[in-house]
Amino acid sequence: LTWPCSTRPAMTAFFPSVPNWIQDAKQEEEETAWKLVPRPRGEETESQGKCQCELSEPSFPHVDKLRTHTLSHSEQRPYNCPQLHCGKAFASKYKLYRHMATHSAQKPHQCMYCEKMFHRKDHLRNHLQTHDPNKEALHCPECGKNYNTKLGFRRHLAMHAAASGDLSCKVCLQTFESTQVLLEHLKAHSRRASGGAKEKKHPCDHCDRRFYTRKDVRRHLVVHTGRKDFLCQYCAQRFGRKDHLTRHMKKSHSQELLKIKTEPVDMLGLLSCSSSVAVKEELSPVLCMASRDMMGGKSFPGMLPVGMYSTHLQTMPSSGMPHSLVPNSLPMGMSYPLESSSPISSPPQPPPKYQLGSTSYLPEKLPKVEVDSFLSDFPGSLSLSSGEPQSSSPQPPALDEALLSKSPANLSEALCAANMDFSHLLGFLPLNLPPCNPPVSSGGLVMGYSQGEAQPLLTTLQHQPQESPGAGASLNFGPLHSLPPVFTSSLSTTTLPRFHQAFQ
DNA sequence: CCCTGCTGGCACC
DNA sequence: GTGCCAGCAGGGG
Repeated sequence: LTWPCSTRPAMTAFFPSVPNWIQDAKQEEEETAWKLVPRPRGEETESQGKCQCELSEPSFPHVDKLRTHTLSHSEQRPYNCPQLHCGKAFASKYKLYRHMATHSAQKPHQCMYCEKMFHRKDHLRNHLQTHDPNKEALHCPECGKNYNTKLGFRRHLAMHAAASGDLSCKVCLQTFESTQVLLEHLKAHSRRASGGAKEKKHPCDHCDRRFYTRKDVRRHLVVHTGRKDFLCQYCAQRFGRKDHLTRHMKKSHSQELLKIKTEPVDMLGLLSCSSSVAVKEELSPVLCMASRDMMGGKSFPGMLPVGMYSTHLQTMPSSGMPHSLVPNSLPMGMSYPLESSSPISSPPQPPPKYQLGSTSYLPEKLPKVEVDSFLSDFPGSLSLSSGEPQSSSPQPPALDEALLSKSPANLSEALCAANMDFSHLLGFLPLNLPPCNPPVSSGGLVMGYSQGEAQPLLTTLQHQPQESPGAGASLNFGPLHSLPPVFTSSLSTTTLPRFHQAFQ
């Protein structure tokens, strides 16, 4: 093996001008024709010879390899990643280069069976196994059971060994005093939890429950935070977890999904992410851009991070002039996968039924709780003040004023200027209104800025003070179950999209 | 190549 | 809501 082809292009893509020290290292690598495998003995030069490590047994055919090996005995990691805020360091140049590829979006190794791409050839090789219909099932000769993973297979064999009286664990080689104890021990191996022991040693900070893994704790956390970041755009149900939304979509909206699936290919492109909404603060537009990849190329139709609002802009019928909210008004450095050059040229789009921001459904005023619940999660806690004083620190008037006078597009720019990701909020704003008719200045939506700590959503949802909307005052829709008369009366439930019925 | 942490999907309660 | 699993991705040797 010579230089891994996966690393170099990725590195140069990421570092257009490679730092000098890296250039030097590269050159050095090239000059020494650095190999990952030992050369045939006859080809060894005097500089390689047999290099013996003073601390351990192995000898090395090449002085470079000895150097790398020696570093493994120390904590020395002289090869630092130059990527800002990365701070990782490695004992070998190869490891550094390999690591640096992870900073690059370029993945040179593409799967021939699907669109997935990988930084590394070995990862592609692993991935290819998932396409193999005759996937080498690890077959237990003793009981005939098949296993997909080596680890699972090894664990299984260990159980057989233990059952047959062997008192040593075939997984970790530990020896036990009895088969009983060994079998108990093997149960611990049957879990891949960190630490390996089958015990719930990860406590929840908010209750007495304990979980096997930290992941389980994190996943459990939504029970306490009440965050339901995954919205179904067909019925506005909210879920705390993506898999619950997926389950819901499959169960309740299979028809809609079918429609999407049977659309022409370009349609699929436009709706590749689909028609429901994940409101996650972690979901920056950048992530959204990469979402297809993140989801393993299996983006579920019906799940759309709100940041993808450009897609909505293309698909929604526009009652006015095309809004000025275009990718160049998006947060710095963000670009969206606009797959159609012109929104107008888009073919008529069927689903999703309830496009966020569509003027055909949106009430003049936004339900406060909805927007507020999103805003409350932002750093800086930008929230709808609705005219009532916030319990937290007063809003900086300047920003408030500025926001009040903004059209939605300008508003988005202002928000972006504040270096915040409001893509999910913007998905709810009537952004396709003509710029000359900014809804936010009508007194309905008042953007306030609170410097206080972000309020947990649970608090926002449960303790939102109920206020009747006074004349000229901003609307406060309160909790989800209440809706001001103007909303319920002007829109009958038959015409009210289910999205908004959810607020009732 | 291997190990391991993480993520997401699914089955089950 | 949780347990379990497959697959992905980063790092070690």
